[in-house]
Amino acid sequence: MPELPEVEGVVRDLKPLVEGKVIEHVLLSDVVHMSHADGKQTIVKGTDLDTFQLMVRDMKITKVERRAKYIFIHLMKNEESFVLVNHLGMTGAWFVVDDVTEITEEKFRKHVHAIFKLRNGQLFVFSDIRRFGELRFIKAISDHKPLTLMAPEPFDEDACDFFLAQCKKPKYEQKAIKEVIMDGQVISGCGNIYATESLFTTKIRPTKKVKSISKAKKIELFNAIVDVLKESIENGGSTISDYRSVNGGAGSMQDRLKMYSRKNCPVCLKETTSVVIAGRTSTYCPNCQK
DNA sequence: AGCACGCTCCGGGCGC
DNA sequence: TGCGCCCGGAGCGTG
Repeated sequence: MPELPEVEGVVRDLKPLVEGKVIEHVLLSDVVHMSHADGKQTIVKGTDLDTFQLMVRDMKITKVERRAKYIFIHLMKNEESFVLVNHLGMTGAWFVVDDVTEITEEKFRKHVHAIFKLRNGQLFVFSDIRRFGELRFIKAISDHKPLTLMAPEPFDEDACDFFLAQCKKPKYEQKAIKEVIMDGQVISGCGNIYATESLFTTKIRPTKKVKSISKAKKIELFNAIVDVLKESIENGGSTISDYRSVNGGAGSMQDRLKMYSRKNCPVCLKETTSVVIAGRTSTYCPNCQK
């Protein structure tokens, strides 16, 4: 499950491999073609496949950038700029190879859905086992509304104040804190893993209502989120189930997680509890988190 | 208009 | 071995 740190790792790996390269053309899998023929928008969103394939042709990749859990692949042709927006979904992964057979893990190799042939001969490959990922070709970020509604980057100066302001809105203050910190319009890039961790380190029960948490405690929580995201970036992200960095690379943050998918609390050793909040499994220590 | 809710996309992995 | 069910980011349609 790639969250901000994992996406950051992918972007750091991709930059030296694809920035400055030119896309000759893109090939899409039979599955993508069949799904689109069936009226679905599997992986390629917002345009039909012909348009997508036509538009990326001969585009130069000028810059690869992370924003929240999105990867923005900035493109340029004839002095005109565009953005290829990518989301890894649950199981998306990028590979830069000379041949698809270099993708050694079968489950990624057999779910290759987009192959961008680069002018240097290499293949820039998007694989996605569950097809929750996204490739969206747009002129500018402002052309896709959800992207304009995202909270600031958590490392930005104004991010904490933005979080506090959002918490005061009626629609958020009645909700469980965990649901709110995982909302991309409140904090960017915090998913289940890092929400679970930060709530544990600040001893807040994930079900606690936003309005019943003091401002000081909210700031403490925000800082804990920033800290755990940074720690994870430094450790290459958490490699859990289907997350891979570029070319199948792994991180080691999963070994440092204190609460996520734990059966016992590492502090008091009591059994942890799991509840479902907004459809997501939320693990906490009933003894340490109040 | 703005919000809440449910649905959808899917295959791997698990329990039985 | 095989079947059925569960899981989950995020956008979107509905009420």
